[in-house]
Amino acid sequence: MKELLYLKDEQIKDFIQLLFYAYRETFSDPKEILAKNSFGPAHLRALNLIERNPGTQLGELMYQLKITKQSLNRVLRDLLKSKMIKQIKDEEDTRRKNLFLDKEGKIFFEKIYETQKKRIFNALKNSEPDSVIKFKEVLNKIINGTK
Amino acid sequence: MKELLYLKDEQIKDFIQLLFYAYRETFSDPKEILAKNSFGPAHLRALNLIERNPGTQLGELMYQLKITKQSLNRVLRDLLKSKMIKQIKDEEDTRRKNLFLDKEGKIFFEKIYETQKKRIFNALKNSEPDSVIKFKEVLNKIINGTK
DNA sequence: ATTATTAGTAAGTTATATTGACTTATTGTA
DNA sequence: TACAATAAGTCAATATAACTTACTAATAAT
Repeated sequence: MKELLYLKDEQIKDFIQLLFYAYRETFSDPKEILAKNSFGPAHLRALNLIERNPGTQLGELMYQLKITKQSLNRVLRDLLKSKMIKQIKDEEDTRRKNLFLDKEGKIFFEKIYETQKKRIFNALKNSEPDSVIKFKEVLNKIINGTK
Repeated sequence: MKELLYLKDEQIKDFIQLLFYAYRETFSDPKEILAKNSFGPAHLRALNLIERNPGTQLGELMYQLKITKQSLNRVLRDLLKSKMIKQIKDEEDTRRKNLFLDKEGKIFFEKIYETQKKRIFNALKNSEPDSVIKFKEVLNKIINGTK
C-alpha cells in the first residue's frame, strides 16, 4: 500500500464525523414543514426516492432504504392517505404498482426541496465546477465501496 | 444570482440522495460489531464524538448530537456499565464530568473504526490531495450553511 | 397445476427519541 | 452569606420508526 501521508487516520476520522453532520443538517432542514403534515424523516426519505425515481416500486424502495416491507408500508399508507403519492398498476406486470408523486405531493416536495436546496446550493456555488464533479465522485466511491 | 449552469436542481437533488447513502453506508459498516455488545447506532455516534473530542462533557454531546439529556443518558449508562468510557471530574468545575474512552473502549473503537476506515480510505486513495481537501471544504460548507 | 413473486396486513417487540417534572451538587453573584 | 444558575442525573409516560413472524391475495412464470 502506498504511503499517502495526507490520508491519515485523523483525517479519515474527521470525514466520518463530517458525513454525519452533513447528512443530519441537510435532512433536518424540512423538519417543520414535514411536522405540519405529521410526517417524519421516514416519510422524507421515501418522498426523496420517489421524486428521484418516478415509477419506482415497493420492492425497489425496500432495497434502497434497507427497511422492511412492514416498516415501509406505514409510511406509504400515510403518504397515500394524504394524496402525496399515487400508485399506478404496471401494465406489463399488474402485480407491480408504480409509485409517483401526486399533484399535491409535487407541490409539497418542492417546499421541502427548497429548504434543502439552500444549504447545498450555498455550499457549492463558490466551488469550481471541477470541485463539484470531484465531490460527487468521492461520494459515489464511498457509497459503492470500490476497492 | 449568477447562472451556474452546472448547478441545476437535478444535480442538487442528486447530492441530497448521495449524502443519504454515503452516511448510511458508512455508519452501517460497524453494525455487527456493535450488536455483539448490544449497542446500536446511538452508541456509535456517542463513541465517535468522545473519541474525536476526549474530555468532552454531557452538555457538549447533547449539543453536537442534538438529542436530549434523557436520551443521551441511556446511551452513556450503557457505555459506562460496559467500561467503554470513563468519567473524570473536571478539576476547575467539579460539576462537570469529562468523558474519555476507557482502555477497553479504545480497543473497541479501533475495531469499529477499521470497518469504517476501509470505505473512506478506498474512496479517497485514488483521489488527488487537492480533491480530498476540496471534498472536505464542501462538506464543511454544507454543515455550516455559509450564505 | 404448481411455484414464485409482489404487494399488503396484523400482532407483538425493541431501540431511540421525546416532554415534563424532579433531585443533587456545585458555581457564580447580589 | 443567601440565592440563582448551571451541570449532571433520574423517573415516568409517550411517540416514532424500526424489527420479526406469520399470514392473505393477486398475478406471473414454469
